[in-house]
Amino acid sequence: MPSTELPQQMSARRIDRPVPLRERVYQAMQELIISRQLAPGQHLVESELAEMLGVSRQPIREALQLLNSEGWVDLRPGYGAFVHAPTEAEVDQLLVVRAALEAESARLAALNTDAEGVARLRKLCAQGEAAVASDDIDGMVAANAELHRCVTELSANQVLLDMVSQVDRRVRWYYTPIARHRGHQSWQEHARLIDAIEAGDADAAARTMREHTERTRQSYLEQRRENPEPEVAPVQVRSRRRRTAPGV
Amino acid sequence: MPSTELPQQMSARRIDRPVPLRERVYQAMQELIISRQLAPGQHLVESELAEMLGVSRQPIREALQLLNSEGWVDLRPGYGAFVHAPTEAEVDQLLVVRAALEAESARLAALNTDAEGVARLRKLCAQGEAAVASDDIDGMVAANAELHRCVTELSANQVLLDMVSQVDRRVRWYYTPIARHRGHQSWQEHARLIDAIEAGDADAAARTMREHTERTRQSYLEQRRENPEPEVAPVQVRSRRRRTAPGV
DNA sequence: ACCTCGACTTCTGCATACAGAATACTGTAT
DNA sequence: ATACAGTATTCTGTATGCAGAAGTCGAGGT
Repeated sequence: MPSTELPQQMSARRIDRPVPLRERVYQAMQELIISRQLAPGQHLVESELAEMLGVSRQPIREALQLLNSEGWVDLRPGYGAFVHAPTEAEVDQLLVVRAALEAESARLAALNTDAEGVARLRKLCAQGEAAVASDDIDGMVAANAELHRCVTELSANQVLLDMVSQVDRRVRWYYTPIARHRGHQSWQEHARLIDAIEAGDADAAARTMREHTERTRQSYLEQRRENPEPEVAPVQVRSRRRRTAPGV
Repeated sequence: MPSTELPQQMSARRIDRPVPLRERVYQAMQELIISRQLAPGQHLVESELAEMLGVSRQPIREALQLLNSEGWVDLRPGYGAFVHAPTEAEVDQLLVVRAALEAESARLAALNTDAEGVARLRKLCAQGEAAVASDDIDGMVAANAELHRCVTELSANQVLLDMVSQVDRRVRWYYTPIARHRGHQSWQEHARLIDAIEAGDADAAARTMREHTERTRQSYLEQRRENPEPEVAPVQVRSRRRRTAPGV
């Protein structure tokens, strides 16, 4: 019996990975922020969060460090953590950055084009069209996110993928509340993008993606003008709010 | 006497800002990593670092969180922190991302062109040329970094600036040990870039910057082929190394 | 009524403590 | 000698403790 041989089903990947509390806290808090249950600007008191999530302050603090470095919360030394409140200018800047990164993704995807990937893209595109046809907003948003992610995956650039994922999550945080989609037109653009990727035409792919994200940005700006501040009732973490944010 | 009026010299900015230990630890460790005193792959033992820097494990852990999220160290749950060891592929991917971000910076800078900024660029360009003429490597590197930073500042996009700064620091970490510069040619490209920005020609600026960073990338790849692994003697943090990195 | 001052409370930042996992060490059998 | 097993040690993850800063509240003076 070959004892040092790796067992047959090595493919079963690390199932017993100990998921640290800080990670779960991080996830939980990010969701609370994205869903607006923790409102922008709100002061996050460590002990309250700890009590709420049933852990000590230590994992809370570590999660806050992460959330801070990714732009979800602001850490003001001596004053604590506050849910980041993006300014209009910042949102716009982020959308510009996203446009650039997504355009690069498209460019690389076109250079790395492969049949299997294109097939996945087409399938997602069809799903999106179907969602539009049946007026399924959630389906549209999901298909859109997946399609964009798929393009970035096809770029075969892990660094880019990580960065785009992060940026996209933030964009969706800003953008979601008014995310009634542009519908059919958007998916036509996607189709053209996929054509360019399939043809291996890097410049066309990059240009198409840039125009696409640029239109999304314009659509955001318009909707923002009509519907300035969506606002959702935040959860009161424990009691009344104390401690005001210090002058910035 | 107008008591509630802000005092005359309000411009004296927050001098008493309490710089948290974690920030200083973060800085210190980043420098140790960049200077290769902490070698890629090395296991970072919290208690050793704590002793070395004269603080408790808490600020160390918080700094490690930050360093992890920015790609300087890898945190393996249950195994601790290890200095990130970039693969060749990853370096290349990062250079690609940098090229895209810098090109976008140039594009925006051209759109926002202003005389004062262009003057600053020209001055830095002259400094770079002077450094080349006098064979001053450090001067060249410094002028180069400052010029690129200045371009990104001119883009008037804070989000982009933050992201590029981070990426650039990492690129420099990977790149520095073999950073004999391309000399005169590089600064000619800079000059053409500035011309494009001054003229407000966004496409030309983006294209020039992309070609420039692309050449830098090629130069990196070449040098890497000649001089595969530079290696610097790492500091032993306390005693002999223990704990091997777990299988990835 | 409003402002000011001072005691009290809350919160952050840092240090320390403790349990369990992971690693290294040591002795024994083959 | 090598392989193995069991023990000792180290290290991480989490919780708790503590000092000082920041914020709150109320009494007294104007």
